[in-house]
Amino acid sequence: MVTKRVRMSTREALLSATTELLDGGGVEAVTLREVGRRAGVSHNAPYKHFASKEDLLAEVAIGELKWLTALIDDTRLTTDSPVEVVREVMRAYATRALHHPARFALVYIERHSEPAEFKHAAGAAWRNLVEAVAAAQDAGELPRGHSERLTALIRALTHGAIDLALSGHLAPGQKGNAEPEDLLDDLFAFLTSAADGDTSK
Amino acid sequence: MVTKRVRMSTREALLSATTELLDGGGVEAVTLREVGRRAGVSHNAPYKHFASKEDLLAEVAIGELKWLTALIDDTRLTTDSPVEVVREVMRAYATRALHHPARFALVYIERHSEPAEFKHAAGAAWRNLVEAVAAAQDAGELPRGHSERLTALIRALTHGAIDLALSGHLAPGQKGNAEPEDLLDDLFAFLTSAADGDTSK
DNA sequence: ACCTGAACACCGTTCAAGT
DNA sequence: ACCTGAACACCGTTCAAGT
Repeated sequence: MVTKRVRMSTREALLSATTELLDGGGVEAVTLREVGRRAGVSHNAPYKHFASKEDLLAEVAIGELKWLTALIDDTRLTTDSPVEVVREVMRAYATRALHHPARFALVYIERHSEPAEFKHAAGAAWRNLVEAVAAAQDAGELPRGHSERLTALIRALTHGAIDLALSGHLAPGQKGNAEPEDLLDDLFAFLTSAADGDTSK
Repeated sequence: MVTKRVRMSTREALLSATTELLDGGGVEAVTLREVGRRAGVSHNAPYKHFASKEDLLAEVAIGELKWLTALIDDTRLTTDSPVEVVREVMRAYATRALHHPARFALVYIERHSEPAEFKHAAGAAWRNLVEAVAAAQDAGELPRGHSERLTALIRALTHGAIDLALSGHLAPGQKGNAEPEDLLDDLFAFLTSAADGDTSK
C-alpha cells in the first residue's frame, strides 16, 4: 500500500505507487490497473494526470536524473579532491543502480516521445558531470583533453559495468572480483596515472 | 515477408520472421501473432517449437552470442597484433550493435529462465574474449594483471558506450566526437600506454 | 477539473480437436 | 509430431457520463 503520512494528491499517490511497484517487481509489475488500485482510484484515473503510461514512467526517470544532479552537488561539498568527487559520484551512482535496477533502466528505455522535462533533467545531469570532470582535469588529477569526451568515457564504463552486472554478463563466474566498483577503481587508476605523465606542455 | 530461398522448416521460418520483426521494429514489434503470420502458420504454432515467446527470443540472442564468438575467431586469423585483435573485435561488435540495436539488447534482457544453450553460448563468448585479452597481455601490449578483470573493463566500456549511444545519453550534443568507436580508441590509448610502463618486474 | 464503468483492440498462453 | 480455432485472462487506451 502507498504510505501517506501527509495528505497526498492523487498525482503524488500515482507516482508513489508506480515507484513502489517498480522497486518491487520491475517495470513489468507496473500496470495502470495496479497503480490505480494502490492509489485508491480507478484504473484510468492516471490519464487525468499523465498523457500515457510512458509519461508516468518518464516522471520517475526524471526523478532519478534529478537525484544524480543533486548527488554531484552534494559530493562536491563534502569531498576535497576534484577527482575524488567524480569517483565518489560514479561509485554512489553504481550502488544506487544496483539497489534500484528498474529505476536505473527506466532512464534509458526507448521512448515514443521524450517529455521536455526529461530532456532538461538529462541535460542538467550531464552538464553537472562534465563540470566535475573538467574541474579534476584543471587540477591535473585527470588527463587533459576534451572534457565531454572524457566524461563520456567515464560514464560509459560506469553504465556498462552496471548494466552487465545486473544482467549477469559482467565477468561471469568472477563474482566478487570484478564488480562495477572494482572496474571504476581500475579505470581511475589508469586515468590518474596518465594524468601524472601530463606535465608535458 | 520471410525470404525462403531453400526449403525452410517451420522452426527456421519462425526464427527468421522473429529476426525480421526485431530488426524492423524492435522487440515490441515481435508478437507471436505476427511471427506466425509471416511464417505462414497460426499464431500459436510457435508453441510446438518453443516453450514460450521468451524462449523464441532467447534463440535469437544465442545467435548473437555465437556471432560474437565467431567474430573473435575470425579476427584472430586476419590480425597480427594481439591487442589489435581485441580492439578490432570491440569495434566490430559496436558497429553491429548500432546497426541491430534490438538484437543487441536481446542478449541482456531479464529472463524468467535462461535456457542452458544460452548460458553455454554466453560462457563461450566470454571465455573467447578473455583469451584474446590474455594473449595481448602476454605480448606486453595490454597491462598485466587479472585477465578476467581487464576483459570486464574493456567489455563494460564497450557495452556502456553502445547502450548510451542507442538511448541518446552518450555525450548529448557532442555527436560525431564521442561515438563508441572514439571511446574505444581512448580506452585503448590509456591501456597501451600503461602497458608500456609495465617493463617493471 | 477530476473521476468512473463499460467497451475496444490488442496480447501471450492454454486446450480440445484435428491430421 | 505438428498444427488449428476458440477461448481465457490480461493489458493500455478511449469515451460517454457523472460530480
